Amino acid sequence: MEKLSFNQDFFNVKDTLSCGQVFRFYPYKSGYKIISADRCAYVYNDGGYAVIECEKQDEEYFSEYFDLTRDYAKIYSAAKDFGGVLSCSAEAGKGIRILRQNKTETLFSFMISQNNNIPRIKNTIEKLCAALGEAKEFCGETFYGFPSVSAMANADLEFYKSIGLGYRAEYVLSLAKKIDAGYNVEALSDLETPLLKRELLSIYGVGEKVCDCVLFFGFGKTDSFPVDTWLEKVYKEDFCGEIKDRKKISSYFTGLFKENSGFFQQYLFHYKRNIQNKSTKNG
DNA sequence: TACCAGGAGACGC
DNA sequence: GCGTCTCATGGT
Repeated sequence: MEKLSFNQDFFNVKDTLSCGQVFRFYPYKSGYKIISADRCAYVYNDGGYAVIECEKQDEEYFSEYFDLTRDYAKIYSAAKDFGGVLSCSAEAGKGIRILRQNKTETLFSFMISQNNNIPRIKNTIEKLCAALGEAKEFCGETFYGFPSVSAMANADLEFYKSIGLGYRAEYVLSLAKKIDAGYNVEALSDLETPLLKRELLSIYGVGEKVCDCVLFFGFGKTDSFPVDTWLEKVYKEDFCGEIKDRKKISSYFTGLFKENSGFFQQYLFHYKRNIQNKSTKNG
């Protein structure tokens, strides 16, 4: 087992995992176990450090996964410069990092996430992996890797309904069959953002919101700004906006935040959902 | 363009 | 318990 330690100023494990960008993580000891594709790591904050424990052969994978080479101090200070709610959000979510996730897994995960709540998304994805993924072991416990596309393509619609996907079942099966038939998601990285966006939008079950999430969390396009119910609230309540079309709200924010759009979106999502939302209800 | 079905667990009351 | 909401999309 390898142990990687980093200064925790810009690496808060809990905030990074709970800002809505990833679904396969579970409380474990004093931190979390996180599963990505078919690998697992134990991550926690301790004594001023963020620590990643993983198998030796996964060290490079998780270093990239946790985006360790990016300068988050720069992003943080850019957010602070905007003042207002963005400044508060950045302060509260200073330790949020954007994970560089597997593109195919991200595409399926966010397709499942649509009009859904996070606890349920986590449950459904877990059932999917337990049923079709490969069993592996980490720290003496079994975990399941994200299923292969062929395993997913060979499952039927009834299976997807049975794990609680609801109407999303058809989208997921359709995508699995498409990829299994030769559609290469990984190869799309070469496309420029506008072309890539148009390509992803052509997938059955992928609309603006899911597309923006996949662009950012899977393909690392930092100039995308996913607008969900929480960001719509931020827009209305904190930016006094009057536009109702989420696509236009997204354009408004990308116009304002440019290359930092995605990062700022995460600060704002985290703040609205995990902090402001709770404090207003407690007094 | 505006509405509505799909769907079920979480959450507030 | 019971109604509302949830990181929406596709179809009409």
